[in-house]
Amino acid sequence: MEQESRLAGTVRPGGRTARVRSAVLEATQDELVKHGFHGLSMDAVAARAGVGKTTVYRRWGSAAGLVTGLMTELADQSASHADTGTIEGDLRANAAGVLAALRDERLSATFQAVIAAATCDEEAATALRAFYARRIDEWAKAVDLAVERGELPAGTDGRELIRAVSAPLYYRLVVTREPVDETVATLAATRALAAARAGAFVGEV
Amino acid sequence: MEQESRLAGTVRPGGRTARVRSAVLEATQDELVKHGFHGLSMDAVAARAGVGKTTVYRRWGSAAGLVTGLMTELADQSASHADTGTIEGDLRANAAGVLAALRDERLSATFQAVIAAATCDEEAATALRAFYARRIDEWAKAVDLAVERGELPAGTDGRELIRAVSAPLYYRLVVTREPVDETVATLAATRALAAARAGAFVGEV
DNA sequence: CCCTTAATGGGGCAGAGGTTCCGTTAAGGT
DNA sequence: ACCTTAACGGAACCTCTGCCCCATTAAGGG
Repeated sequence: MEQESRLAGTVRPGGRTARVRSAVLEATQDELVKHGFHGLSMDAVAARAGVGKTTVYRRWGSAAGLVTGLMTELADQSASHADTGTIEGDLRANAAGVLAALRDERLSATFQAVIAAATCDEEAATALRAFYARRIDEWAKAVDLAVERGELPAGTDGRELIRAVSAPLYYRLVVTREPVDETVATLAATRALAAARAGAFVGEV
Repeated sequence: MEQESRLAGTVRPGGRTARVRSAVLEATQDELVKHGFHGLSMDAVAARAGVGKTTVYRRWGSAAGLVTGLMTELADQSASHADTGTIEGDLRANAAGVLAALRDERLSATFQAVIAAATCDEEAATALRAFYARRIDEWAKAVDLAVERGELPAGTDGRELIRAVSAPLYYRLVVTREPVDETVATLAATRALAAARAGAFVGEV
């Protein structure tokens, strides 16, 4: 009759519980930087966080659960879109933000871990989708404003344009594993914008 | 004095050895489709291939070694670029080829596994880089021909243009985990081409 | 300040997965 | 056809991860 006790950490989330949470997530990132997702063990995370491994298991369940937790946390911290006054400035700001994230070794390791986890864990995949859906929706607003200002053709698909700016950066990082630097970021923004001005992002579907 | 015995399978590669190799690689793909890279065990692969797990361990060494072997095999099978007569046709053919690969569940699982493996294994990362470097170089020739025909501005960076066509597809598959279909493929080619015609791929670096 | 109980942590067990040993099979040369 | 030995396969070994039991600690409400 009694419902299963809900997830640990939800009834008394203050003090110790909060400290354990941040210690574990920090430790997870450190381990990811060192060994990647494939080498992530609950044991090592618990030891590094100075926490009992029982606790890690109980609250996160698995390695995939840990990186899903990290991704969920990042989703809550995601910043709002830039508003530099021109769509070129905004897209460059977007590209620069992605670049900064991918160059930060802890963030980069986290993204790559979630990507790896998502290939075999549905919750991780859902967290990934949610993170990017939110981020893309947020930045698409900058495109909508540019359309209103008359900088871009009416009907330009903001979400697709934002995807087009990020895609080359992630493609290089994750797929071809080529270096990702300022030049790549700037060119990504420039090229996406050129296509948008040519009307290639009008006429969705 | 005697050099370490070189990798098993190189001295007598015919008959049994070749059969074992293909059985194991086939089994690896099957397992990847089912469980992803994180769930790939040498044990399960050996059992499915009908081979002793000692053999799998000796020849491939680890799960990362297995997927690296798969990627190397794919690199040797990569097809040459299309030549439809127009750059638009060639880029669409390229996008369609990528789409077909990403929609094939065994190929898709293999790519995603190598991507996951590359985050913590240098050999897998090298195999990935080699595969895409080869593929991109091959297809860049189609762009060079288009430039010669006068279809695209002189100085257009063929490798970058080819990357720009693939990037949105991989981005959706791997990063945002959104669906990848014919529309996405066609749009990727169209948009990259629009930017190229606007000269956004001229002036490398 | 005290009480209830959510949440943690140590210790320990079971089982999966990787590693090694050594006998058996068959590739490839003569 | 025969011989050498590369390569394979069965089975035991062993580490390490995942999971549970129960005593201990400290949130958070009164």
